[in-house]
Amino acid sequence: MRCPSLTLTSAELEIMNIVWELGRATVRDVYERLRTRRKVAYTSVMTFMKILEQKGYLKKRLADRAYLYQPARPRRQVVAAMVRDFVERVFQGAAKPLLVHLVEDRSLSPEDLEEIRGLLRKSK
Amino acid sequence: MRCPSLTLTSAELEIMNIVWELGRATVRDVYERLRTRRKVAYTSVMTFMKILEQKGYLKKRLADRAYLYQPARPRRQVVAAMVRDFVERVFQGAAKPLLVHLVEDRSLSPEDLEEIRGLLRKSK
DNA sequence: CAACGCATACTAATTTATTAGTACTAAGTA
DNA sequence: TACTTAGTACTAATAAATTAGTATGCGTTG
Repeated sequence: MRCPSLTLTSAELEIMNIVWELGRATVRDVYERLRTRRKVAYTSVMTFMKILEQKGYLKKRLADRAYLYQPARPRRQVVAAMVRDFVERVFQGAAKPLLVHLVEDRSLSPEDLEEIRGLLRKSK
Repeated sequence: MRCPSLTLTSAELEIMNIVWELGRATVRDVYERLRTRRKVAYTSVMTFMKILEQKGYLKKRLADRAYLYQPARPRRQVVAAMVRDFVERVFQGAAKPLLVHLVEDRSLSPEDLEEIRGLLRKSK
């Protein structure tokens, strides 16, 4: 039995990312997508999607013969929560060090940086 | 038996944060710190610190009667890896959306933002 | 209509993470 | 020296995450 954390685990997120991308998807759709990346059983995907439904991340409805799943919350919102969580765990709640990190870590292209500058000007 | 992931789990990170802060610490030091925040057994802390040593995050040496633990890698480096990992999992490797997120999410004070602007100017 | 394919429900194995107990040792102390 | 204290090693219980098997039902098709 699962006494789940409500937050997304890695494996769950992997699946949510696919569903968000597809908009809506059957277990098979997700399974096939996932399969291109790694070995996994159809029923495993099913299990995860059921859990995600229980956790309130997916909604399902019967369409034709199989369930069609849809995100129950926008990606944006869920990701926001994950970022907050991460910042809390890793930086003890201070977002700034993370940002500094990203800026200094040359994980960003010059174009990216330019765009961020624009955003910063606006968010005055 | 543990077949560990080499990356830090939440509980492990919690402890590493303390050790990084203290510079070096015995199990007791960490235990007492942790204890101010939540209930935990001394031996649990010990277990984690041993795991962290096995994973290569801590070094120990015998000092006086107890082991004195020290970070084996700088916080900076480890955090960098965690950020990369997070970006990979959540944003499929694209750092920009995360940054956008942080900027837009008003998790930053005006002073923070100003400082970031400065950084961005430099990292031309 | 029988066989097959595809779907789900239910169950369960395995691994990893988290937490802690117990036994034992050595140092200090009455 | 017997007792307490602080430490470790070894072991183990519990929880959560990950992965998958089996039974079963229902359309579709030969």
